[in-house]
Amino acid sequence: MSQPSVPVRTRFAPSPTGLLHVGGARTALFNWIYARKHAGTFVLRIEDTDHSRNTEEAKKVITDGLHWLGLDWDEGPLKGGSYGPYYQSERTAIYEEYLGRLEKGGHLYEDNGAIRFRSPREKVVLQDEICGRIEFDLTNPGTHPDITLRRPDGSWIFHFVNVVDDIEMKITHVIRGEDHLSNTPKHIELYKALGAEPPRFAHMPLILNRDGSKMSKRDEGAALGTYPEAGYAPEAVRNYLCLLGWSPKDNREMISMSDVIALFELNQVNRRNAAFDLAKCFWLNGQYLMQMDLARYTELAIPFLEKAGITWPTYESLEQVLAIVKPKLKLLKELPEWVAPFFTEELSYDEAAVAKSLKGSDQGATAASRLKALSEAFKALTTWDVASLEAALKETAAKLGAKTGELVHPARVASSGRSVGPGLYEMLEVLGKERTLSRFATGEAKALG
RNA sequence: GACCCUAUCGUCCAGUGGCCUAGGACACUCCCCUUUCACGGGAGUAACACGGGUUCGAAUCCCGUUAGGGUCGCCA
Repeated sequence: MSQPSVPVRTRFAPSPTGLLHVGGARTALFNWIYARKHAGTFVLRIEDTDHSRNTEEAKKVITDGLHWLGLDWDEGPLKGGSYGPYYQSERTAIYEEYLGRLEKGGHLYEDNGAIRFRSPREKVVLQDEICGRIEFDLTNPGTHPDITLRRPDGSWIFHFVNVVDDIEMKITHVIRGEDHLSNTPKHIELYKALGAEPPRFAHMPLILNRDGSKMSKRDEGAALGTYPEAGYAPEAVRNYLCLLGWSPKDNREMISMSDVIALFELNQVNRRNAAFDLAKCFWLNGQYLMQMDLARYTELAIPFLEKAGITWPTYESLEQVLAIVKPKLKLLKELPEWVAPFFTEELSYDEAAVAKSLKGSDQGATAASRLKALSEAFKALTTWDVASLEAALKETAAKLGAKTGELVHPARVASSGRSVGPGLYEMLEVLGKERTLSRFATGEAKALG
């Protein structure tokens, strides 16, 4: 790895549109990774030159999204820094000054009240960190018109303020989407006219839909804000995003951020557009959830349970339940229905499950008698744990000449109201003897009724 | 239309001239495990866009075609 001699400074410069696109999130992620790798600085700058709508809320979408992904910025909104302000709307004086410089250099002219930059009309060579060497021929004004810097009403155009801010904020590496690739030679002309050394550029491929079409805001998975509420763990989404256009090259799918930071190189980033595959993100989420330590899992779970109105007596009791439920689901959103049976006295029964496992088609009496036998066996237990529950159930099954499953299914439905759930013995252990027996009694009545 | 980028299984990646009858993962199908649902294990379907070169040898290099994407705003 070649260590840059100047301290690395990268930036993420979104405009507050009201949502953070996954493509933008990945751009932020790669900028963050690169800065962390080189012990550099990651700057967040809000490009709000042209927005009148709900900006506070829209800015919050960005900062919330980055926070959620764990991408902490070193300078920017809510944080400050010595190159601020970090909102373009507050940097007018700086832009005026830079415009003055261009004016003095004779680079500007007025066009119907707007201010334009007179291109030097040369060939511009870009040595892109990802795309390699690209030569642009800007000699023809017909195909490459002069860019506008400022509108007649005094507001600023993206190309100009973007370049000025990158100069002012001493950005060394501009890592952004490939949609800016064709704009880059114009930006380079601006740097030169301002007597500034252009930064290194790295243009990342875009993220498209599965069918190759452009991913618009409304496509599933496009807005980062939908992930937290759907029950994705930020570490899983972050991991998935790393794998979109980059690879650790050893066939790993799950990779820690510290490993990504250690292995990441800009010139290893793919040049090909990537299609977004929510199914893989979903799978990765399941992997993360399964392997996550209980404390972290509980932390992520609590908001979902609170939102569903579920309450629990103690943190320990909650952890007990989450521990047996944790290996089962892939989306935190599903948690309430799995957890509810443990923290409610009024069980809601799944009718289909009751019909199938308790009433059966013509074996209602059988299910009831089995539950009764099981209740008696359990009542006699002096220790209430997975091992003794399993032993007692199997013993009872043998006595009745029934298959294990023929006791398990009624027991499951009677104790939880559902046909799916954690392992039966784990579930009963956590439920406790008293509640188990009373639910069995209710189950018996239901089977007969 | 002009300019720019790209082109390996349906999808994400590996592959940087011989180790490739192309590897991993997701998804899908089947089997095993199993008290449900998951997990896990095993097997399978499935790709170098096409055409020319270069080379003893090409998925890998070059050219062309085709296809996809991007840019060409007084949007960012």
